Amino acid sequence: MNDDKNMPDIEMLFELADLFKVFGDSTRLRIMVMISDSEMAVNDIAESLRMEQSTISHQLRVLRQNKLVRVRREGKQMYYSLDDDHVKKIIEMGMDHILE
Amino acid sequence: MNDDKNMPDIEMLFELADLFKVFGDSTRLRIMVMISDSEMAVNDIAESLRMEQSTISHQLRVLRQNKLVRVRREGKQMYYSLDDDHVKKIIEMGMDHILE
DNA sequence: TGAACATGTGAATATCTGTTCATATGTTAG
DNA sequence: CTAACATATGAACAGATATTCACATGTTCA
Repeated sequence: MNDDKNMPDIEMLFELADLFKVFGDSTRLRIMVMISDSEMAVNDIAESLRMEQSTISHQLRVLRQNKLVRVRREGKQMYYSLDDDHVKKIIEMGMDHILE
Repeated sequence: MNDDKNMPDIEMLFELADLFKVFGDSTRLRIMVMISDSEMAVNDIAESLRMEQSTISHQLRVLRQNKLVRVRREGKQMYYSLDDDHVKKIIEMGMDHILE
């Protein structure tokens, strides 16, 4: 009765799941929130979250690969910021659901 | 310089990550999309997705626990539907990001 | 160039998570 | 009550994933 017609391409749903997977980790989420107002360098993020620089770097890569953050080099430091207002909105939507 | 003040409670970010985690699985996402227009019984969902009834049932439990779906009993069958328009909106936001 | 600093990355590991199988629970019809 | 059906659930297993450690890469400055 109800098959896969009239609904988002199945491939797209896999992509979508992958996108949400990125949001589904608290470290990445904390990073995103942290850099949502102003860009930050890797070490500063690590210190703020009291986590290994390496951990942050790994997660920033994931965020980069998913085009959720922008990077800018300034001397030795890499400054990360949110790529998009979409990202903020997705997070806000999620908040709304929790706060209902 | 940048500490945890002025940003969402850290506890809330963990909750939020948990919420997105739920969206971050293609099976659950497919279920949600599938029941977004009209409620469906467990077996019908399983057949549509060509997956074990057990798998669907397990995932429906996750969706229930996160208050993303509603259930209604009719005889032997349990009819599931999306709980909220929030849910749809979160999915749409994600789509937007992918389609940009 | 070389030392000091900032970031990136591969390998290893421990934990988490989705699926399956087998079975339990719950409902209806006879 | 019993058989047949629909759904739920626990245990087990395989695959995915986050973190750490050790080190590589890249940049600045003296």
